[in-house]
Amino acid sequence: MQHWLVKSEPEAYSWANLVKDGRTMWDGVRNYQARNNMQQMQPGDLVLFYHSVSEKAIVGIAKVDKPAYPDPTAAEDKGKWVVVDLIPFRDFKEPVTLEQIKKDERLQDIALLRQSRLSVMPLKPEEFDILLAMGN
DNA sequence: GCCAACGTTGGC
DNA sequence: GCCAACGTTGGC
Repeated sequence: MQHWLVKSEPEAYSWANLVKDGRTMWDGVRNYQARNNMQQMQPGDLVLFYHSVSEKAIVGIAKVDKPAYPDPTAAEDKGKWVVVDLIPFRDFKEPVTLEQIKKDERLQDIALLRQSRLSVMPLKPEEFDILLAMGN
């Protein structure tokens, strides 16, 4: 099983929205690196849910429920972009802030810090475990 | 609100 | 194929 982190501006689509919806199609990704990551996702993979811009914190854990399939919202270039289906798995008891992540020397290599614009990124199992422990 | 980083587009 | 211009993301 692989581990991931996705970013969303809470004003656009928040963790609370996902909890309420029970499932969402993670659409609209238009970046090749992010897409390539989504294509690697398998059902059951756990995905940390990060609120960017206004909150800058990881707030919950989602689970991949359906592997990559063509993005129906891609008007042009049909078949070029993909989505996955995500379902909420559980809340973080405490949000893990970007500030906390920056302070932890074990987390200096994660793409969230090194590549601030990437919206879908892999996490090493140990990084995932560290973040999980910080949020609970 | 500003700006750095980065990706894309289009003229040459 | 290069690079300037432009648009977007996201931290500060």
